[in-house]
Amino acid sequence: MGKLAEKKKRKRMALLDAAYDLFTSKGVNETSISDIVQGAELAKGTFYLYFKDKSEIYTELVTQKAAELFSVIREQLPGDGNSSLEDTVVQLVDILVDMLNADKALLEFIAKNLRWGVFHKVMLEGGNEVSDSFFEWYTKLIANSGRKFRNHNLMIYMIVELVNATCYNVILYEEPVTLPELKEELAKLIPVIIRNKEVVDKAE
Amino acid sequence: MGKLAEKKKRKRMALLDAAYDLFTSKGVNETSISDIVQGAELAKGTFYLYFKDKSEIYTELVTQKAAELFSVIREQLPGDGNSSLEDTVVQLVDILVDMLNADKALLEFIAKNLRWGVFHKVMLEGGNEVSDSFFEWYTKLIANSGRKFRNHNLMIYMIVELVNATCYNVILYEEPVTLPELKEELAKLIPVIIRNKEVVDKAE
Amino acid sequence: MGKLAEKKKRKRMALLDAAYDLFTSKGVNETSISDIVQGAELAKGTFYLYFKDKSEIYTELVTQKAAELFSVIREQLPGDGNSSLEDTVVQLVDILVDMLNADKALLEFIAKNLRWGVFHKVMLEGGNEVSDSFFEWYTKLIANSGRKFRNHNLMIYMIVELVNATCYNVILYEEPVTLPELKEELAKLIPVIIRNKEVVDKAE
Amino acid sequence: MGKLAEKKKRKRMALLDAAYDLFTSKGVNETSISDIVQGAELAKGTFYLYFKDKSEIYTELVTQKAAELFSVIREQLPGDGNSSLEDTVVQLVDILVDMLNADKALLEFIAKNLRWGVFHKVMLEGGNEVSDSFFEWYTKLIANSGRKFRNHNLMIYMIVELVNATCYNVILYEEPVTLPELKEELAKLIPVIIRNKEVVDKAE
DNA sequence: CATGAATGAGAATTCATTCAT
DNA sequence: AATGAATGAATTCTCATTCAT
Repeated sequence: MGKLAEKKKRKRMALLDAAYDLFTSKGVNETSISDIVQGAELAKGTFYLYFKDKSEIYTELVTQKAAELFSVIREQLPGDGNSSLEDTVVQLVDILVDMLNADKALLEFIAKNLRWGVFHKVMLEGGNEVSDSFFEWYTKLIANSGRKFRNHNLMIYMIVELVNATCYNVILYEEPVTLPELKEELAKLIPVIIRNKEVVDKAE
Repeated sequence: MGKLAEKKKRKRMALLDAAYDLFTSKGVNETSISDIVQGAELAKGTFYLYFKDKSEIYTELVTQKAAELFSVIREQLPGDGNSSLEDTVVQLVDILVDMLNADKALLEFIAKNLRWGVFHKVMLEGGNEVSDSFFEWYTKLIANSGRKFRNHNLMIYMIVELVNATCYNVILYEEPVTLPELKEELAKLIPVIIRNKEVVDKAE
Repeated sequence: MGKLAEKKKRKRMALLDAAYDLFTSKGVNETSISDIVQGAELAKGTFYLYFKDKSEIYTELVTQKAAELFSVIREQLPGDGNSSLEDTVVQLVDILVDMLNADKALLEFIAKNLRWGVFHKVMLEGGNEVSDSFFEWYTKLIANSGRKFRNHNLMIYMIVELVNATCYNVILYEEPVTLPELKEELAKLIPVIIRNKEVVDKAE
Repeated sequence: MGKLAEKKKRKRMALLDAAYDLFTSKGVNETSISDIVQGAELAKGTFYLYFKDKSEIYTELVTQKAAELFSVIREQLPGDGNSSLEDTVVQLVDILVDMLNADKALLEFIAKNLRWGVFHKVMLEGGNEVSDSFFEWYTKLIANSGRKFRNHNLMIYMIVELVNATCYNVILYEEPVTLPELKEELAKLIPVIIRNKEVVDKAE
């Protein structure tokens, strides 16, 4: 709350913003520290007061952007307990894909970099408020469904990777199909993935 | 057959080999032209006799390695007409995953770069013997099944991206599941993807 | 006045000086940026802090040296209003030729590069103090003569090019005549050029 | 006349032609040996069978082109003995300027490089048929005029340099005057230069 | 004679990082 | 804390020249 602390935060943000703009427009490798500080309208040396090197600001950005994305998605998801687990996940994916379609720079940035390793770290391991609450939300979602699943992680892993991997080309190049076609396909596959993992009571 | 032509081919190969080793061990961006020619034991200028720049040798490598991979897979696939389409594709994926598991450098190289755009270009558009014959093989496979499908491309797209995206972490880090578990999951999902696209006779 | 600003000026000067020495001794094309920074005892990268490339430092040098030259000449010219226009210009040329004779590196540098385009830019278009005052001086000179001329520019153009073109070989190789002989010839021709352009009153 | 000798001559010519095209279009420094042999459709090594290096082919070209130019001019000059020396030289300059105006690549090449040193060498010292006959022609011209001159060389030197120096900018940029205006001016000055050098009999 | 593959020195330029102010 | 001038290693790419075929 101190003026100085706030000033520092603003500079940090300026650096992150400038870096994101440059990373998404020119590419990470083509962006130099010089470019970033210039974009942030700060002096070159100042960069090193906030980040160790380019990879540090990069990692922070991937994490931050992914967290932001899922935070927005959760807000948009209807929280009523009426939908089935399958419907909820399909809806989530629908919102996600629409958001990426609306912000192609974000798609490019996320899709290229959000391998499972990062996703896992951000979303499931927690460590910051956003991801902690995502993890909680996800756990509750499964619990509330009243159903049992083997290997939660594989379930979400397959879904995340499938969505991430398939929407990239479709959104950017409409290749090999259009986005509505892909969504339809995903809406069919996701329930299968979920049901595959369900532990069915023998009594049934 | 000329001695000179053979010498040239050998140098070209030396450059490609050196580049592949470096790309997979240090990463593409961390590899300089100097590194490559040093690895190939050639003079710096010689590189430019064979390739325009790093991106050219890189693209050629991705294409070549992908082509090699699929060429080997087809050889290993039993050609008997007894398996169903689903079984054949599942088998193919099985062999592919095993190969990537056995050659992690190749996995790293392929998985990072074999987005649909490249795959499509190499495998479906043809232009070189390997991909031409893969395309033929794939067309024949569908024809021989005696079944009809909407949107071949979406079918193979989903499968390729799903396999590519999911096996990366599993093979490299055994995360979030082991490879056998992933294979099992894929063996369940792939038939669903295929059947999703099948056009069923109304008579049925 | 700041220490830093002064330091920067000194480095800039060091680069210009080193470049001039090298350009005049080895030739422009044979001089590399490496040579220049080495001569200035600076690091290679420092060059690019002050100049975009070799052509920029080169252009600046031509401009600067030409401006310096004319600045010195004007100081040496007697400012009394007693000489005729012809005498003043002949005197100017005399001083100019003597200066070039005394500094052959300068002659070589100027003569090769001071085509009309550059001369015009430096001396007549202005943009820096030196050239502004030269232009003023030249305008005043004509005005004070009380005479009228068609096409000032052609007049000075012919004189500049004639002097520049003829003194090069004479000074450097004493070919095809000696310098005093050339001066005598110029002293005869210049008044003719001037009178050629004069507008004579019909009343005469 | 041998087939082989002729073949060699043709290759030599191809190199000279290619070099001239490149020198005038891209500039001498920007032209590499590679460019030249490529233009001549010969192998790289072949260049060195005909010329030591770039400067050798360059010098030969300047000489050759200047000789060609003057050879054409002499053909176009009316050989009748009726014109005065002044008129003949003015006419010569007129033809020369028109030729350079018609072939700007030639102007650029000649004007940039034909300092007195080269002109003298080509035109007055002789060494090849063309220049020998130019020298003869020039000597005869003066002899036939029946007049006597001090310092032939200074006379032609002043004229050559004046014309060369002044027509460059005028032809290429119409600056600072148009070509007809320059020609008019030269037609006035040249006779003055000639008469300046004439030795007048006291008896007259 | 002619070729053109190979060489490797050297040129221009960039950039992460340091450090005096 | 912040600045930005300075550094020099590293990179890409060019090119004259050689020499085996």
